[in-house]
Amino acid sequence: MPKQGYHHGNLRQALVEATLDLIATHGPQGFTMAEAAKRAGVSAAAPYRHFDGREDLIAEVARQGYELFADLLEYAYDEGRPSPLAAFSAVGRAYLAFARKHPGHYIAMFEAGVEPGATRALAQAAERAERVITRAAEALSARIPADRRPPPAMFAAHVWAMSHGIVELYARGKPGARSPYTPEDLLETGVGIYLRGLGVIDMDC
Amino acid sequence: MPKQGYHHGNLRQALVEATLDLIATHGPQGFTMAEAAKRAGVSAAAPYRHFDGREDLIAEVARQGYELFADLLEYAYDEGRPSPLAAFSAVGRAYLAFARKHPGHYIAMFEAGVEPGATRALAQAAERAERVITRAAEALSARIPADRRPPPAMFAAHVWAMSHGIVELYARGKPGARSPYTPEDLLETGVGIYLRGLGVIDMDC
DNA sequence: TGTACATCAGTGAACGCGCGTTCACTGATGTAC
DNA sequence: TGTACATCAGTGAACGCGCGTTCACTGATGTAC
Repeated sequence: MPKQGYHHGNLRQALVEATLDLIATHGPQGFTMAEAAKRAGVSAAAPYRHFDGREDLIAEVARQGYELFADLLEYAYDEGRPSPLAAFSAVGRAYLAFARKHPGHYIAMFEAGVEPGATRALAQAAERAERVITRAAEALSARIPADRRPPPAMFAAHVWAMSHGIVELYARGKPGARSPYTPEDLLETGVGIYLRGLGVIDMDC
Repeated sequence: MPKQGYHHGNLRQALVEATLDLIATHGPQGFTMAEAAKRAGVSAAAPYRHFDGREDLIAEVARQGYELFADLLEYAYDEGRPSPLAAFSAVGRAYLAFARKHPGHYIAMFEAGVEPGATRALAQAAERAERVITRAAEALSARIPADRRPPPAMFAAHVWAMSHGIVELYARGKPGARSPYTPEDLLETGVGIYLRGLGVIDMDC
C-alpha cells in the first residue's frame, strides 16, 4: 500500500487508474490531466514527473489494455484445449467480457485516437492479441479443405470485426438501447452462423 | 448561390458543411464552433443565430447523415430487385461506400457521442436506415424454414455489426494498416460466409 | 412607386473558464563514507 | 551508527491559449400602406 505522506508511493499507476475511470465514465475526451491528478490526490503538476504529457499517459493506458487483453485471450484460448472449436468460442466470450469489464481500457485502445504504432511496446502488445485470435482461427479452419478455406488472417478479421461492431453498437450505454438481444447472444449466434458457413460446424445443429 | 455581402445567404448549411470537413479531417473532437464559423467566413457569434450551440450543430450533422444514409440504402435496396440476395448485397456495398465517401457524416453518427434519441428527427432518420437493413434481411431469410431462421432483427444486427466493425477497424487511416484486405473484400467474403451458414446461398459456390 | 418600420442576420468585443504545461521551489529518500 | 549530500517526487503559482457563449449593436431585407 502506498504511504500517505508527501510522496505518493505509486503515483504512476494511480494516474493510470484514474484515467481508466475517467475515460470509462466520461468518454475519451472527458479525460483531463488536471482531473486525473486530482483523483490521485496530487497537484496538477505532479503527473509530468511520470509522463511526457497527456498523449503519453493515454498511450500507457492503451498499452496496459492490450497487455491485459492479450493475457485474457491467451488464457481463454488455453492452447486450443479442449478442442479447437471450444477454444475459439472461449476466445470470443473473452473478447466481450474484456470489453464489458474493462471499458476504460477498451475505449483507450480503440476509440481514443491512439495509433497502435505509437509506441513499440504498444505495437507489440497489440500484435500479441491479434496473434491469439489468428491462431484460434487457424486451428479451427485446419480441417477445411485447403482450397476452400479463407486465409486465417481474413477469418480472424471477420470475427474481430463482428465482435468489435457488436461492442460498439450494442454493448454501450443502456442494455437494449438498440437491440433486444444481449451482446453475448448476438456474438454467439452470429459467429455460430458464420462457422456453419465455413463448414466448421455441422449444418444440422 | 449565396450573396457575398453582409448576409451570408445560406449560413446554416455552410456551417454544417464546415463541420463535416472538420470532423472528417480532425476527428470528432477536432471540431470547434469558432473554426466552423471561420471556415464559413463569418464571425464566431454568427452560428448562434442558427443553432442552440455546439451539441445542436453536431446533432444536425448526424441527422443529415442518417437521412443520406437511409436514402442511399433504400436506393441500393431498390425494393428487393432484382432478387433478395442481389439487393441485400447492394445494401452491404452501399453501407461501406457511405462510410468511405462521407466520413464526416459517419463519424458524427457513430463516434461523436450523439445519442440517436437526442432529437425526434434524429431518431426517425436512424430508424428509417435500420428498417432498410431489417427489410433486406427479412426478404432474404424468407426462404429459410421458419423454425431455423433467426429473427430478422438479429440477422440485421449481425450484418450491421460486421459492417460497422470493418469500417472502424479496417477502413480508417492508411489502407492496409491493420489488414492486407480491403474493407470491401472483407465485407463481401464475411457476409458471404455468414449467408452460407444461414443456408441462404449454396454451400458449393 | 416611395417611405416607415419591424424583423432578421450579421458584427465585434468581451466574459469566464478550464486546460496543458512550465518553473523555481522544497520536502523526502537513499547512499557513500 | 551518524552525517553530508545527491537525487527524486512532490508543491503552488502562474502562463498563455482557445473555447463556448453572451450582449448590445448595426446593416440588410421585406412588407404594409
